[in-house]
Amino acid sequence: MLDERKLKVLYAIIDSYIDSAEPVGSRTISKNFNLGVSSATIRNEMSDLEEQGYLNKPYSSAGRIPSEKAYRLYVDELLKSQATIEKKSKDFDIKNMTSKEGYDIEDFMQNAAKFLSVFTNYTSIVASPKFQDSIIKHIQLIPLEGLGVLIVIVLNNGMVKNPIYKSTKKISSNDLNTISNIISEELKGINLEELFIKLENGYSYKDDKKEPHKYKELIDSIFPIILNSIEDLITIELYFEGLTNIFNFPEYKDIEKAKSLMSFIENKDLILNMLANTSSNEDVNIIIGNENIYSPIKDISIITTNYKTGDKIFGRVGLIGPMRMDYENLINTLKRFSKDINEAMNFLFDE
Amino acid sequence: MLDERKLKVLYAIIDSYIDSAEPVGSRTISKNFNLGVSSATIRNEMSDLEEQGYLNKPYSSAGRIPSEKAYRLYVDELLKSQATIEKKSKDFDIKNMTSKEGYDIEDFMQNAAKFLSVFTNYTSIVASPKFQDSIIKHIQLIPLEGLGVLIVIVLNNGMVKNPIYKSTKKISSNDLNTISNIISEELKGINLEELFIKLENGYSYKDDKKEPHKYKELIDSIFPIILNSIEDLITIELYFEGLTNIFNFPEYKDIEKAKSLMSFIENKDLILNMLANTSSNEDVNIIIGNENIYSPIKDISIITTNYKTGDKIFGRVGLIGPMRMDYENLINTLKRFSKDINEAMNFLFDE
DNA sequence: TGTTAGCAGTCTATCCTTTAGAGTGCTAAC
DNA sequence: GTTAGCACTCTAAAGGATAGACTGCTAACA
Repeated sequence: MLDERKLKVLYAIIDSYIDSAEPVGSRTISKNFNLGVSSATIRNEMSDLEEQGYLNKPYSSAGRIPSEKAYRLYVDELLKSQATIEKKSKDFDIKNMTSKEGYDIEDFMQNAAKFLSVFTNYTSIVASPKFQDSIIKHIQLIPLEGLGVLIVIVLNNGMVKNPIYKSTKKISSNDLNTISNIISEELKGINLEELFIKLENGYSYKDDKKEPHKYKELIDSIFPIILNSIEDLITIELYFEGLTNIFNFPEYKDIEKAKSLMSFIENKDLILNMLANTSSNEDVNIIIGNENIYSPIKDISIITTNYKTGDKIFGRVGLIGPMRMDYENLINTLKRFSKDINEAMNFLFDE
Repeated sequence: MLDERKLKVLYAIIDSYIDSAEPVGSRTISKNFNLGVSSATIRNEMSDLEEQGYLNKPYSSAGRIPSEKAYRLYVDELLKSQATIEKKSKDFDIKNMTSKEGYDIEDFMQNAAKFLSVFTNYTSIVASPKFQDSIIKHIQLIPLEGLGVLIVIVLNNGMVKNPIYKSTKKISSNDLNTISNIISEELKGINLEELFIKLENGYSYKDDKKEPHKYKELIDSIFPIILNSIEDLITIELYFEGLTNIFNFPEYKDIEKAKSLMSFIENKDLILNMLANTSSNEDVNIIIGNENIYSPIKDISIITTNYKTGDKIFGRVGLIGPMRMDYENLINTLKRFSKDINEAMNFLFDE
């Protein structure tokens, strides 16, 4: 589709633009890249590339800016070339940076995101793991000092929730144990998504015996609390680190642009939507500009990778920035990061 | 110190400036506030006020801007007048907005902060509760599917931590129960701060019997994990909500100023320091500008209130913004908020 | 036919100048 | 003690001129 020279010109423009954030002129290319042709020739090529939708001009006598289409071509090329992975990535050690025994997955990932943002100077995002396929392994009620009862909900992957139930009268330790066992038996083994639907539909406890069960009322009033916790667990949360890095990009030196990007980032639903609408099978996934997706903000890209424990529960972690991202570096960094993070998670959280 | 008319002029200027963010001139005051004197008289008063350090001029022919000293006077006056509390505060219902049964304190406070930031259009900050006075009520080891062991650490106030211990060989449920009891007994009743010191100094388990205890090694390897969790619990964390609200203030329309404020806010240690260096006994506490405190940023104020469960564990929640804060409104809002939040917390978390 | 030098034309960003307006401080009168 | 009025100060905004970074085109060249 594009002959080799056109590709070289295009990539040169993209590299320049990623570096400088300024529209790139034909002379810049002929001086800085050794293409063996004059600026006039490059001008002609650029004109063709513009016609084919790979380049844009902010105004008639300005240099060219790569289009979404150009970045897509460029990025796909980068993703294809396996060689990149070893090429540029500096060394880092996720395990040392982030893992202190005793963290839960979310703490761990938040630290990893912090690390990623400091390391790359971009803003990092983490979508919390989705636990909808997990199952409850154990439920334990523990008496607090007053009327409170601590409900410990343990998932098969070690994730835990600890809601508190406020009882109306003191319940004995023994009773709580019995109830723990009953509830555990009732809810064990069902995956959270199904369990959520079940409880949401007002599921209530029915004992075998055809007479009123002495704990039934209590158990039924604990179910909604467990429902809340499950809702938490199957709801994806989004965290950010390094928001101020946004200000490092010249495209956001205009306060209005910075503001709208920040608002966009704070609007977690939109970003979750963008992430959800993208195939997540790849090693590293890149959303460029408004590709396929409605977003109130143009000109941003998101590059993500998956993290998982075992191979079921996973979330996503990545970086957000202007469309003019340093894709080459970030792809390498994220590939490396992805490998390290999954090793660390398997070590820390999987069984 | 200041006669009544001077005070009136000063407050008029402060009110104007809080409202407009523009230097205030004598004519503005004489037109908008019914002081019964001409602008020339006000000019004279303003000149005096400047001499006494209550007002500043950005340049010779501009209007006046209130100084730190002026805000302090104004704010102290507001804090003294009890009447303010009922005057302006709109209605809100923290309990409905934030409490879903099953939240833990930190989730709850994060929601409360979100609410506060949306309600006021300022950026809210929450310092997590300090648990150094809490004691461990119960420790329970729960087996996971593989070699993992979930450690449930329950504090007397219902706060829970759930670190995971990766064991080298499978431990039976019964053994875990025995160990749970031993560890519980060992650590129960000591407040976290002391416990932290104890464990940090390499405390290890010594059984009464003068022979090697069969669980000693295991227990000693679990202590450091508990230590990590305790460290988490006595470390104060800081959260923010509504960062983009910063952009609503005209003083931060300059990108450099916005950037430096954001960096400052992201630098949690500095803010924690500011909060720590302030007496926190008052209902509502206000730090104006650089009062008493080193900070790389001038011209910001922080207004906070305490939250607590029972009367021991507490953290702080508040709002951060330009020195030109809407103190009157915010004081009212925070007083009200403080009342509501503590009621809600007592209901949800205290026993 | 593809490449190149060179030049006219385009558009912006920047710098300088001018101007309007907001505000002070002083003076003289009440 | 208060006030009107005026000269003076300073900024922020608007307008105008200029430099410079490009492109696109044409004509010459290999």
